[in-house]
Amino acid sequence: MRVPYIVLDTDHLHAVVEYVSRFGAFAFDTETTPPYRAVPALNTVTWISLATYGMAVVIPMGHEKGDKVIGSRKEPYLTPTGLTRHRTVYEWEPAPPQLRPSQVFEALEPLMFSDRLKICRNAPFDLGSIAKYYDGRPPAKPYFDTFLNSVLQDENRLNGLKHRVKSIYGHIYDKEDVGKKVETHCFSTVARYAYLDAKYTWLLWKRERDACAAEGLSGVLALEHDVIDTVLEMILNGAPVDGDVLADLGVQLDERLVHYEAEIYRLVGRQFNLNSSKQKAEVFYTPKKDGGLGLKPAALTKGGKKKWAKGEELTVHDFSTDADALKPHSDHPVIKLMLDYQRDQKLKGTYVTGILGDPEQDKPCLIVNGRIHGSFKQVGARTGRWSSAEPNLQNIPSRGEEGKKIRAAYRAEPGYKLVVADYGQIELVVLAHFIGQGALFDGFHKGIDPHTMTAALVFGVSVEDVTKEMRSVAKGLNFAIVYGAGPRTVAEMAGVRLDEAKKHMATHRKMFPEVYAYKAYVIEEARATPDCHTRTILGRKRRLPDLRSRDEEKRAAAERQIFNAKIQGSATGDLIKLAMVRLIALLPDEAELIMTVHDELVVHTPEEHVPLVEAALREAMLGDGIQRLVRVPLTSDQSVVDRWSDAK
DNA sequence: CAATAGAGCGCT
DNA sequence: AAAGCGCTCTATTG
Repeated sequence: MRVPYIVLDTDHLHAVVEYVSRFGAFAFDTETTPPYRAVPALNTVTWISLATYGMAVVIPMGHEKGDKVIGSRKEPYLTPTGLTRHRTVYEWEPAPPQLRPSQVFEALEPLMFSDRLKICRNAPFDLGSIAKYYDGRPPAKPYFDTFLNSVLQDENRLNGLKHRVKSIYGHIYDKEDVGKKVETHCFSTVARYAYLDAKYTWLLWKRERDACAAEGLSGVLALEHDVIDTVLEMILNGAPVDGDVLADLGVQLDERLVHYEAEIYRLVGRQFNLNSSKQKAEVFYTPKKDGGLGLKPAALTKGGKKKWAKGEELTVHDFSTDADALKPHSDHPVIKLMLDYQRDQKLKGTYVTGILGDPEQDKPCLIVNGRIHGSFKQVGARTGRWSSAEPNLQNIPSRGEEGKKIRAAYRAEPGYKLVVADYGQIELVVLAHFIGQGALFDGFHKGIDPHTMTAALVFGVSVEDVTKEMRSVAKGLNFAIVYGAGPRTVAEMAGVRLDEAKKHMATHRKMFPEVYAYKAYVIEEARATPDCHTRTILGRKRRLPDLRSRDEEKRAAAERQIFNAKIQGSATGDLIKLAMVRLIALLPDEAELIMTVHDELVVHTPEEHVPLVEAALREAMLGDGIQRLVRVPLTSDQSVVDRWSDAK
């Protein structure tokens, strides 16, 4: 039977293209298969669906599984425990003959490279995935991303297509998560699913395209749409990594881990799982007379705190074994070894095995052709910050001897350099900008480091007489402002006693009254709006209904969050994104933007273009078009390095 | 057996 | 009473 919405031949395909080309906008969606299904640079597109006024179709291009089972057999397999079991394997009829990707993408080229509006949900994924069929060129602008549009309207809800469709139309159309593994589902199921994805993307565009404008969010939406180009740059380029460096480090870490493990077992007198916080707590906190080390617990776990608040009985398992809790006992030989073990285990598991993969654990290697194609999510954080995953390139170690060795594996290819640029104190700059006066503001205008400035006022000395210790306290105090930290955190950070921290915080409040007044103002202003929101420098909204919670703890948390969101969202949400959009326009073709780490940008470039790239970064990050938004001078640090670890 | 929660930890 | 993330490992739950 011919299903009119499934395109299986060239006549139908050309009729579809002809129809779509009558209009100025269309939606499309892709379904992809392994290897690297979730990586646009590497995956294979096996379905593309299109929707426009009065029409939606789906085009399969190599889906194998048909609709009917035509046989079955029993197949033996080994369980992880080494037992042989049998499972039933079904044989499916083949799917109907389909068009080849080359035919489909050739026919779609006039649409994809026209000035028609391309509407997607998660545009970077779809645009990036089909770029490989056009010599690496993503479809041409303009784009509209209904996911960005949804998130900007409400960052607190679930914004996946399924969730929005269910909430708006009451239609639940994907109970099985078909898109997660299309090749395992039968032909008709995927056809229907892919068709509905495009159709609903189209309908949501029609329904909600103007919703952002109604909330004063057009500017941010336009910025986020421009940012799509920068996402495509990063995810398609990938970050160059030397897998051999990681492999060597892995061997070294393994040797040490084996040593720590043996020593700990010997000293404790028995074996236990060193990765289990439950077992560690038993060993460390059980009294000596009962066979434990009898250490005095320093802190509770999150769950332990809850139990304590409810007045429930605590067990050893409610006491934390994290590094902070163990530190006071670091003179104990077992704890000393344990801290080393925990550190190296983290590095090995997350940053060596996690990247190189492990066939035994069925983990893939993330380095392909010398590059890691992570996924960057432009609205990954509710503040508007970027997030990064698979792998997370924003938490590659930077401190410590071993950590630096890991970061050293991220390096320029031969004949190339990394140009690394980061904003100086961007969050405090933004804070001073918003306040528009006071010591911090004046200090920035005089080119004085904000922590030094704070120290001078809090300790009553001149800027020249600020010591390292004073600056460290001041750093903690500034940290406390932006994050809403309390005296305990400040004391911990600055390495001073609790009463001293309290005293310094009181002095800070006296010397920087405008900071506290501003903070209170932001919170009250937000609380007075119907949806309890504040706005960032470019107008992005952060809504925190808990500002009106009767629960004091929740309310206080919301107050910290909303103030932090205004600062964090402006600095590492809005400004870095604007700088990235500006940068893309200025970079020479041969240079590649490969990463952003909140206030830092990393560009990979042929050596001969280094001066050009440095100038482009300066102009993008500090030039008039961005500086005029901020009443405080912006600054940046730039390094030209071979290895990422060498950037200052 | 797979999915989820909790602890813990890497980064800005 | 420390903001925002994502990943790994264990232990528990369905």
